[in-house]
Amino acid sequence: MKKDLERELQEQLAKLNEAQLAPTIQKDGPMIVIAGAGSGKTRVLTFRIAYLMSQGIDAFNILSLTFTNKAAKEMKERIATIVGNSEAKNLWMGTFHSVFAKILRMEADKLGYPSNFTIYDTQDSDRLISSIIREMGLDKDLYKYKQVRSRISSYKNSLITVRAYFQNPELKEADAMARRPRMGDIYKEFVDRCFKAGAMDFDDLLLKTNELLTRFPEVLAKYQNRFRYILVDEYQDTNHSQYLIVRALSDKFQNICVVGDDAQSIYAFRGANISNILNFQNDYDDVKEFRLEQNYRSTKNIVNAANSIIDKNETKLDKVVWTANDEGPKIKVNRSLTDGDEGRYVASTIWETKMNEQLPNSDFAILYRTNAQSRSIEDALRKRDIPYRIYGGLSFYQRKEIKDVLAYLRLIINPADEEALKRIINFPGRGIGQTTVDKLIVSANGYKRSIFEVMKNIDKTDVKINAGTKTKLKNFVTLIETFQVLNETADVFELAEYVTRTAGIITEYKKDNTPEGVVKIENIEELINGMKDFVEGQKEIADTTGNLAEFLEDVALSTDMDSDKGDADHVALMTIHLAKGLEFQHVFIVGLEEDLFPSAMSMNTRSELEEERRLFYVALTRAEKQAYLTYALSRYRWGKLVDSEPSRFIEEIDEQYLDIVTPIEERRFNPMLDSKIFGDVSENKPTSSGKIRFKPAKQAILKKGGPTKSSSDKFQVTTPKNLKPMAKTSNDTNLFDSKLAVGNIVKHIRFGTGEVKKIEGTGADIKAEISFQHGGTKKLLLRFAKLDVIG
DNA sequence: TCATCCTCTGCTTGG
DNA sequence: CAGAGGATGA
Repeated sequence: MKKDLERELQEQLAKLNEAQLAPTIQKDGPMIVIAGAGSGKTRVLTFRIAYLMSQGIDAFNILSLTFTNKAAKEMKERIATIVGNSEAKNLWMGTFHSVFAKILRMEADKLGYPSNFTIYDTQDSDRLISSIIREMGLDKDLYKYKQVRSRISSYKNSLITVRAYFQNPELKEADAMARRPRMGDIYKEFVDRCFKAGAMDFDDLLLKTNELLTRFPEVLAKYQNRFRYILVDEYQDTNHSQYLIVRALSDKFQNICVVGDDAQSIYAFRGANISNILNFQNDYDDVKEFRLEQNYRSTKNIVNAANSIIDKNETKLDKVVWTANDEGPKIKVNRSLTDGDEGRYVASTIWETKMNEQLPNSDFAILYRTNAQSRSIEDALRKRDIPYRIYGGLSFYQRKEIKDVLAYLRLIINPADEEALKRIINFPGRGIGQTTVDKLIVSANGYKRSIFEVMKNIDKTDVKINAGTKTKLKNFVTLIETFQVLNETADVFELAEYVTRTAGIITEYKKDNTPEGVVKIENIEELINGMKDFVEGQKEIADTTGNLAEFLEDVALSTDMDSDKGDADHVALMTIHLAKGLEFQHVFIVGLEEDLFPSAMSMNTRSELEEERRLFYVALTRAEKQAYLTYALSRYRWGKLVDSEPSRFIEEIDEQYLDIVTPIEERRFNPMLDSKIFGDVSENKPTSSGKIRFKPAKQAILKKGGPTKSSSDKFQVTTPKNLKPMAKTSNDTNLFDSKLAVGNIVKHIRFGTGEVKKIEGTGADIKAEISFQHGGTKKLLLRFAKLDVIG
């Protein structure tokens, strides 16, 4: 057995290059691996764990912290192929949040928490904070719940407890200066209420772990002895709270291996501290440092272009990422007129590339800065029947109907869970309104009990509620108690099925015959089916019981990336943040516009801008073979069409790696329309006042447009004077009519010849329905369609 | 006191 | 555009 392991491992290790092998077989002591993008750090981590096990280290003594649960699962599977399934199973692997949530459940009583504590998601926290602000009678315009939440979050991530807060005059001062003098009081109330509700938010999972390890030396010793070897992936994205946990746990044996890339640190907004990786050497004695600088993923063009961007950052470690791969094609830069046009460019490029190179959909990814950008891309992909999947965004478990069902389940195992209770006490409607709930909250706070307890003992309290409402409350309590009894014997699946039927959730949604209502019922069914899978999955794993608490924890900590339904071949759509660690042959980075990427909210300081730049670096280095950068000259934001300028990041790339594609759409334009649009953008009017620009990026980019006439030329030559002032509002219908009429025979660059059947819409939205000889009838926006009238 | 309709405000990024 | 909160009617 042992022999096999060694032979297998030797075979695998032989595949590593020298730089990768060194850290892989560095068994003891503190070490850091600075791993450039695509340099094979996952392999190093995976094989290092296998190596440790081959050296006789018990899997139980290895803790590996990854960035997503999916990454953990994949690594575990890979290790299992080397060391065998039964051994690999004992490894502690997962995200900080999921690993320490499990530990906290085991040790919860020490901190005064129930072991089946609830994990509040962001929405729960937001609602609780809003509710506290309202209860305290504070001005909700001054105390915006999201700002308050992020402030509290940053306290927690810096280990500033409520007590520490009040002991620190500077913090109080800072909040008072920000015209939020009651910040500390809100913080205190929030923490108290969470505690009373038996709930932890995401930050608490780390904060409470720290509390556990500091307050209880015997607990610390236990886990120090347990986790003799600790590996941390994506170390550049750890925050202070995580940093302290790692330090504490590794303090005794100092067998700590951190892997990361400072150039890919993109989570400062949630407290990640890039100095954790920059200063690792100072934290331990005798740190061995390794560097992986050879990129195996991308072409020379991509690697070099990425380097040329990251060079612009001041804060970074010296590191030269290089590749022996082919030169590869240049990065294509495409300008579109609108976001819709951008989507069509992406979709048609994918379509053509797929055809020409016979590639599966999964070779393509479309990355964007914000989730809201997915819509225009989706529309275009759908029109071309390109299968896609959106990662992130509103995840399944965040849908209202799902959260409602989950709230019932949460309340069953933890009746103190205030947010779950408020969610469902009147859903489906049972005549218990806001006023009643408010009274209950006041009373619960007064008695220092949970709302549910107050409801249970409503007759013994002094709550002023009329008899009718009291009966309704009692009925609700009885309902939940019935479920609790059932939970003793039934599994999650049976329970959920019973609850959704008995509580009237299904009936409630059945009333709603709209398509949305039908979808909601389908979602609930999917949830319940998922529970069945969960129950069966858990039965196979001996050490877990498949109970409700575990299911809810899985749900609370699962991300969209974890639940890859595997199967279908699709194009991936996601934010750049989610794309970290992934790779694709063809990568489209869309929406490269000032104020969008870099985000308008992240360019006020140098460090914010540097993080945006690192984000761009991450995006670009996802591409193996071909990268595309796209931007639009105008885009719908907040339902309004807004002008935009090309992102400074395009300009920052050394031009030799770029292939500036001037879209055919623009060259072939009806000259009148063409001038109209270019007239609009080439006017150098300030898009948003007072914004500091490094350079007038637009000018340079347009010039790069190459041999086609510059936009201002076109403007000069062809624009009738009277069109200029109208450029913004485009109500000028006849502008388009003059060129095209029903019955015209037209030629489309891709669809071929066809006859115009109908013209509809006004202004810039004029569409023509054209029946093509091959390829059926299509509706095309005249603004974009490449049509030549031939008859 | 509840439900509904309507207006208002805010879109980074995520575990 | 969409969710939350306020005003209004039952």
